[in-house]
Amino acid sequence: MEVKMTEKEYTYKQERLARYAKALGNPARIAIMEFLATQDECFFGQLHEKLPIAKATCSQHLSELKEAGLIKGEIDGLRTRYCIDQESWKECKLLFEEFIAKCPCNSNKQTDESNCKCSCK
Amino acid sequence: MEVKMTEKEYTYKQERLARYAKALGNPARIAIMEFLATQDECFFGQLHEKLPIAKATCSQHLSELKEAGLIKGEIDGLRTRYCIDQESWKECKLLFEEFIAKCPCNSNKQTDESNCKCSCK
DNA sequence: GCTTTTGTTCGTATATTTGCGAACAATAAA
DNA sequence: TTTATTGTTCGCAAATATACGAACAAAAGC
Repeated sequence: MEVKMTEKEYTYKQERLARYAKALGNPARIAIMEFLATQDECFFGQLHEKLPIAKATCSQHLSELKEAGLIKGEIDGLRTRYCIDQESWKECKLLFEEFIAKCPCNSNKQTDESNCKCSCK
Repeated sequence: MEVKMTEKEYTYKQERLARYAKALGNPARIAIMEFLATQDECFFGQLHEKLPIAKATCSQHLSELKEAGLIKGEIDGLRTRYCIDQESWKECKLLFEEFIAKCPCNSNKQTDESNCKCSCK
């Protein structure tokens, strides 16, 4: 008989958001996402041109983004075309927006911190 | 004489955003942030109670969030009070919002992908 | 003073990440 | 058919991340 020792676990959304955040947790991968977002078409070579890293490393970062679901790649002749994965990107954005909205400290009037529940000085 | 081999570098914002994303790239740290966002006061013990990890690990995650600037901690008698760091959190939100806005694929009408420049199928 | 409570730090183990050059496979071009 | 181009994979090294129990320090309570 198995007894569950604890109910403390992460929610699906927490796991998911953390996964996306992790995938974005490197400047090269941020740069890749930003570049992809501004391009009609994007081949590996163009991407690599923009980044201060070796081909192998670039390819690896692309793999990680792909594994996280944020981008897709397809081979086109000699080259590989990359693009943002719409479905996942939509989910990612949603999760981040929800997360951001959860924090009550949204005041952008800098002098008014009355919304903030935080009691630290 | 030093010669700069390449101008390809990451922008300050890319580095910054990646740093925040990395800090959020773990479900425990997401859970911590979410919990802090809903509490008036939050002591280590309460936080640890909610998480399926050992005290030492919890403390470590808190340190990482602190190092990334996302939270603050202050000792209060026997306990340690934690809270979200307003300034950094504000920057973090802004960077994420900017990043999200950069992607042209914002259509939430699912049938209309006309905004999307992506050419992958 | 001794004991308890609270949380951090230390030491350790294991896994993952980051990076590179070299080797490779697949396609296109000559 | 040989050669060049394009990008991935392999093998490796070094650094970071994740996790835990045990030891520890500081404050509070007895």
